[in-house]
This record gives sequence, structure tokens and C-alpha cells, in this order.
Amino acid sequence: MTAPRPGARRPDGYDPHAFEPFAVTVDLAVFTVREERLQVLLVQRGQEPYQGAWALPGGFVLPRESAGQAARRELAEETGLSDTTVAHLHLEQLRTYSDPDRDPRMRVVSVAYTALVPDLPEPRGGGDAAHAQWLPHGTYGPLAFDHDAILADAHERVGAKLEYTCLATAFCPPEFTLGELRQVYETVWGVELDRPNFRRKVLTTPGFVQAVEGPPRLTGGRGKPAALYRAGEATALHPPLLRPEGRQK
Amino acid sequence: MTAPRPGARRPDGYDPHAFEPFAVTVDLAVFTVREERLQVLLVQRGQEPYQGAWALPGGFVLPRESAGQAARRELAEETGLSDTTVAHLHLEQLRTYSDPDRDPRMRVVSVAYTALVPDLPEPRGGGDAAHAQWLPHGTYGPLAFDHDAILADAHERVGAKLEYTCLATAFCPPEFTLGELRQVYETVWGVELDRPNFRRKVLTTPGFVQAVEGPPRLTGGRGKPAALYRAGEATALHPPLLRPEGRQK
DNA sequence: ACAAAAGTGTTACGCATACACCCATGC
DNA sequence: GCATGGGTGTATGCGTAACACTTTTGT
Repeated sequence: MTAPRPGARRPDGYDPHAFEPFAVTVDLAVFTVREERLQVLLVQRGQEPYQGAWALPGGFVLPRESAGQAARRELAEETGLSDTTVAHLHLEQLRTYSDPDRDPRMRVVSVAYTALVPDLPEPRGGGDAAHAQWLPHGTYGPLAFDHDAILADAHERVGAKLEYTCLATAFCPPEFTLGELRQVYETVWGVELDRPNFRRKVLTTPGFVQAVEGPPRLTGGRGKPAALYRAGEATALHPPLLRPEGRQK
Repeated sequence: MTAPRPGARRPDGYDPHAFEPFAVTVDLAVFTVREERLQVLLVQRGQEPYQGAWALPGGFVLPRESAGQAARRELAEETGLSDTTVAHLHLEQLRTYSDPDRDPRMRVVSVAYTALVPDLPEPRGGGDAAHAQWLPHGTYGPLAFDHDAILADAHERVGAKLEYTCLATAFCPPEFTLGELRQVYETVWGVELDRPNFRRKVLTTPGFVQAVEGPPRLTGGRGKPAALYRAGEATALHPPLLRPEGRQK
């Protein structure tokens, strides 16, 4: 077991018979905050295995593209958004899932990505029934393949990243209120935050958000009109904004 | 661009001609703290491309193993340690590197792993010159392939994880002093920490370390003998131990 | 005696928490 | 008026930073 097997170690060169072909795919865990709930983009499988079950959108990595390029291409296809719109969305590699039996048909190694999108009109433009749609997180049965595990990892990652990055703005439209931003945290973390303290934390963090000058206020329903902000330049958050009673695992 | 291409989307089934064979490998970024320096396990390439350059150890994922199993197998091979010893080392998936041109010979998708090991006797037991050896971080020329980028990502990840996990104990032998543990932080972060404050932080965090009862003290050279500790049960660190002036990127 | 490292104690400050309170709008 | 959400102010407490001091070894 410990002895090197000739042909399987890279530094000694490639033996074309030392490996079987692997399929490499990407899977997407796409989140949005919509109607005060965390929603996930899913597709319904049309054939075996797992026919009828919900699954994460995804597809093959093409011969001349990186996994990241494949993920963004698939994201554009599944959401029906323009390439330029998708180019600005937050897309981040999660991790790679490589269990030999994760797909019963063949050996598939999948690089999972997490995407955060604002509350878009609707997933797709066409009427294609096989396309992806939003489902509130946790309201679907078991997902196909190992997608439940992928989605759980993605949710945990997103929740953790809200603590020490400015990532929450990725869930918001270009201009947003602090109430909307706070809604993101509360929805992803499943907790309530103190409004005054949240406001201070965000406004005193340099580069988290920047005030929109022109119209100093706008309404989202009833209540006092709120000031509008844009995402700032900063990406990190020091010190972090820890979730209350934060035990993450 | 936005239209679905038949055969490339997974939910519509597998087209055996929709993809070319990808080779899937693992690369290992193995760190240790040794002689008050951060050291990296590297191998010297024996042939083109990048002949003579240092590279991360790694190898192919075999048809019936996961990437994680492949990483642990390679770690055992490169370090020459027994499988049971390697089974207890901290090994963690970093991310996957999939640029189509990252290897000039063929399409190789590599799942990178980060391993943290204590100050081991010497990397290997045999006399094989082609085996891996420790080099102080930053003292080698440019690495082969995209391994400089992988190693930089790994270093950043390890530094960040020390902030909010109990991972530092993975660099230490089974029993260690608080001075040794502090040395880990100082070496990885490249800063000096206040000894009394570090001590308090570690001891007041439940489950970070646990005191070794029997012999209450032991020496590591000159100075007052220090108490010994073992790694505790906890994995997370709340609140985190932030590095001074912590700008991580 | 001196240096070096472990261990204890103390103070000050920053930040987060937990409130109380006022403002502006829709109904 | 009342409910709802935005915005401001303030007291309290925890945790870290900074630093002084004692203890115990090797040389």
C-alpha cells in the first residue's frame, strides 16, 4: 500500500493506461432571498436514475473550458439571464465531490459551485417546462444523487461567509435599503438581528456599503422611507459580524 | 450561447460523445512547522515539462477511490509514514484547479488538498532520492504547473482557519506546550503574539486543549518547564482568535 | 548572576448587546 | 390614531491589547 505504484505517480510521467476516463461536471447551488425565504434553484429530473426527483442544475465541463467557465455558462442557461447579467453575479467554487458511486451510471467527478443572486423576476424567459425553478429551502423531498449533501455544504458555507465578508450585498439589487440587507442575514441565518446594532455595524465598516446621494429615500411598503445604498468596495469584514449563539456545525 | 446544447446538460442524459476523457489527479500542499519555520513538502521533477523544478506531490485518482482517498494514499507514499499514522493526520480539500491549459500534455483536473502534519522525524524512510522533502516556505524557485497558485491558496486557507478553528493542534505532536502551540500561530501568520493573552485565550476556550495530568511539567530547552496539553474535543473557536491587523487578502 | 521562557495579575479600551426613544409613512 | 419600519442615542458587559511582575530552569 505504501509502495509507489509505477505509472500512477505524476512526477514519473503519464501512463495512458494508468487511469480510466472520468467525466467532469459542475453542479450549482444557486441561492436567492425571495419573499423573506431562502430559495434554491432546482431542476426536476426527467429520467432515471432519480426520475422525478429534484436536482441541482449542472452539466459537463467542455473540453476547452475551465470548471468555473462551465459553471457560469450553466448558470446563464438555467436562469435564462443574459451572459452580461450573469457575468456580474457572485459565483464561487464550493468543493469537489468524487465518491466513485455518487452516480450509478459511470464515474463522475463534480465540481460544485455556489451562486448568490438577487431577487430576479423569474428563473427563465422561455416556456420550457424542464428548466430550473425556485423552491424554498427545505420544502422539497430528498434530492437526486448526493445533492442534499452539496446543498447542505453550500448553505453552511454561505452562512459562514456572511460573518466575515461583505457577501450579503450579492443577494441584493444594485440599490437596496439596510432593511433588505438585514433581511438577507436573518433569512440565511434563521435568526433575528437587532436593527440599530446591525445598522451601526454596516455603516461603520469602511467600504461595506455607500449611500446613494440623489434621492435620499424610497419606500418598500409602509413605514418610514429608507435610505438607499450601493455595495461598497470592501470584500472582507473586520471584525466579523458573528451570528448570535454562533455554533455553525 | 444561452440556448441549451443537447447532450451537454446532465438532466437530459449522458451522451458518451459529449465529453473527452479528463484525467483527475490530486495535488497535496503539506505543511509543517519545523525549526520555527513553515515548511512545505515538495518533490523535484525528473522530466519535462518543468524538469528540475519543484512541484507539489500528487498523483492520479484511481478508478475505485475518491479524491480524498487518493490524497491520503499519496500522502502516505510521499511521507513514507504508515497508513495508520497518516490516517490521523489532518487532511482537507482545498479546491479544484481545472484550467484547460494547466498541464501542457493533456487535460488534467486536479483536486488540491491541504495537509497539516507535526514535526516528523524525516519525510521518508527509504533512500529513494526522488522522494519528497521539506523546504522552508518561500525558499524555492517557481513551482511547476500552477502549483505556486495552489500553494498560495493553501497558505491563505491555513492562516484563515487558525483564526476560527482549533486546527493549530494538528501541527503539534500528541502532547505539546502552549509555547509550541503559540509558535504555530506565529510561524503561519508571521507575527508575534502576546504570550499571556494567548495563554488566556486558549485556556478559556472550552475544548481547545486539555491539560495532561500525570507529569505536570517538562522542558524544551532552557527556561521554566512548561505544562503539557493534549488537543481537545472542540473544532470551532468562538469567538475567533483574529490575527493582529488582520487583513487576509 | 544572568538570560530565557512559563505563568499570574491588572488596567484600559473597543466593540457588541440590549434597550429606550423619536421619525415618517400607510391604513 | 395606530401599526410598521427607519433612524438615533445610551448604558452595560465581555473580551482583547498592553504591560508589569513573579517563577523556574539552563549556563
